[in-house]
Amino acid sequence: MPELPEVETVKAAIAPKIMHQQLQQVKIFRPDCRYAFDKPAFKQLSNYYCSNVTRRGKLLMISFAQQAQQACVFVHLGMSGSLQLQDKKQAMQAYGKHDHLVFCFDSYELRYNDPRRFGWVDVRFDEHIAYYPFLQKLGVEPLSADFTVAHLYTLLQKRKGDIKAALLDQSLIAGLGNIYVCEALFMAKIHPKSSSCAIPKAKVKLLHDAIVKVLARAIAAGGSSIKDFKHSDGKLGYFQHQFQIYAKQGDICIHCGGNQHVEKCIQAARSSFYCKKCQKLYKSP
DNA sequence: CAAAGCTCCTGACCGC
DNA sequence: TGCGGTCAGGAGCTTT
Repeated sequence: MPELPEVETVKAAIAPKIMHQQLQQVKIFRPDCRYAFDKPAFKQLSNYYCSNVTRRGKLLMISFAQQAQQACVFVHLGMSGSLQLQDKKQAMQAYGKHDHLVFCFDSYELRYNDPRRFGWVDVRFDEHIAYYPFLQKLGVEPLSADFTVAHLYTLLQKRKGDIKAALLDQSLIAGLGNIYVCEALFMAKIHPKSSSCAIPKAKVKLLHDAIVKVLARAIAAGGSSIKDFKHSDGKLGYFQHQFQIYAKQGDICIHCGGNQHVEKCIQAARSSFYCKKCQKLYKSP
């Protein structure tokens, strides 16, 4: 599933290709993804130049400019969304069943594909860009200097619920999804059912470091896969990572070995994977 | 306001 | 081979 590292990888892959390219047109094949596409707004984008590609949490932002005017396309890949880059100089694949929206640039086509339609693509112009509602709700960027141990500790002290749910909450930390939350909690040896506010500060430091390390490693792994994506199906957004705990139920724990098996439970309507022996449960009194 | 529960969607997978 | 059932999850909404 596309979480922060996958979106960062997509950003790195498409940015050098579409930067400074002029957008000829936007093709909309399916009017109703998660939210209906604003057809007139996308039509207005014609002739704009791509000026930047950035990321905030799991949200990909493609900036455009046309003389003094600005525009920004927001892409959220949801669960099954992906972006596919087609080089116009080479034979292009036929449009697929789930290609919902296509950006036609001078030399490339950027196709938004999403079988489950949990994602969305939206556009805003000029002064409305900074006030995009989804952006307003996002919490701290975990790979920025603002994400400190003190900041994380303060956030967690205010929460009474499970640490798992807190880390998934995009208004606290932007970009973590189910997989990397499982991995970070395993690395920090914290049980996913621990109460956020009961985790001691020394342990919060381990969690902070685990979050940064897990994300950085995944980005490094995705980045190295970029070289190969053209040899596969050209799809951007999905890369195989080596998980230590996610989806490993029944396996032997790689930390403690022996006969301690990885267990699974459901939290916040999502699967959690953990080792009962390694990951300590902190509960408020 | 926090937190829990439900909903959207369809491809992949499993058992028979 | 086919068919029905189950599972996967991000974010928004509703309820408590």
